[in-house]
Amino acid sequence: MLTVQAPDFSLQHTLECGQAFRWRKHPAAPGPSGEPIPVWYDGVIFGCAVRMRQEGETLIAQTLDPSLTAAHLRHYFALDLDLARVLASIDVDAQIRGAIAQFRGLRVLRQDPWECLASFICSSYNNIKRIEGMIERVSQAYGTSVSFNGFRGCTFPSPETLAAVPERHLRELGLGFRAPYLRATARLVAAGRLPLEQLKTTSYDVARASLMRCDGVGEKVAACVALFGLSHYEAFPVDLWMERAMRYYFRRRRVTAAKVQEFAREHFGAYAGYAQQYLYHYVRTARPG
DNA sequence: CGCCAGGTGCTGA
DNA sequence: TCAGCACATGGC
Repeated sequence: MLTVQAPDFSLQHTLECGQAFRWRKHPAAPGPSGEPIPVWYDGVIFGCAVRMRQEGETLIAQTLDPSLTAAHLRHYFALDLDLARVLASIDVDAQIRGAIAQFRGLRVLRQDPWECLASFICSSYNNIKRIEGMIERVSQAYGTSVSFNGFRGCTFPSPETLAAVPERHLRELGLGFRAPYLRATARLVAAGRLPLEQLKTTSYDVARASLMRCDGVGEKVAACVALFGLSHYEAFPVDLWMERAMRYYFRRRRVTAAKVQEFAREHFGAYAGYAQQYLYHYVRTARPG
């Protein structure tokens, strides 16, 4: 069992805000003799099956895999980040203030870039429930089995593995028109033509432009991968929900995606991506005024 | 049943 | 540059 100090952190908001698709929640429930069983989440990170829960300011991970360390968890959940300072920097208007008040402790994850890229290719013109199912089926079909106490999960398959999968097979897993996109991108990455790790240290503009060379990756998916997989915190993904949130700032003016990105960077600053994720979760769940 | 979904690529003005 | 359209599928 691993424990990590996690001040200013909400496991629930972090895992349920729609940035990751592979965590399975077990709701809190009364146990056999009426004692409360807390909520936990099963997932697969760094190739390890893991069961996560939070007790106060402590994050607790259970795993059978000794290769998973507290340092891995601190990195994945971005616990090294001074969240108070980040939130103070983006707390610049009434709407974002409402979102922060509601979801304080939400942190932008540092997901595996390849899994993140593949996942968000699957996300286009789709809903979260079905995206989760698609990623899960791809993992079960082509990943490696890992488990913890009755939780049987699978790693997400490597680009090399997916590059060799016929498009037809991906369609049979329900990927629809995204099947050829995922396959083509897997081939690009497997061939070393898209150095995802390197894009963590380039400028956001370089990362964004590189990602958009992939089939099925446009402005929005590139921003998601840059934010959730490459820690480019200025990235500001705009989907249908965010377009609604943006009406708060643009009212009736017609705006392009580039204009929104420019506005967000100027309005919220270097951590605009954090503002995006708080607002996204807010408009989807809290129904702001 | 019809509408919707963390969009993208292509086409034609 | 930019509106208009097709694209697969299942959740609700």
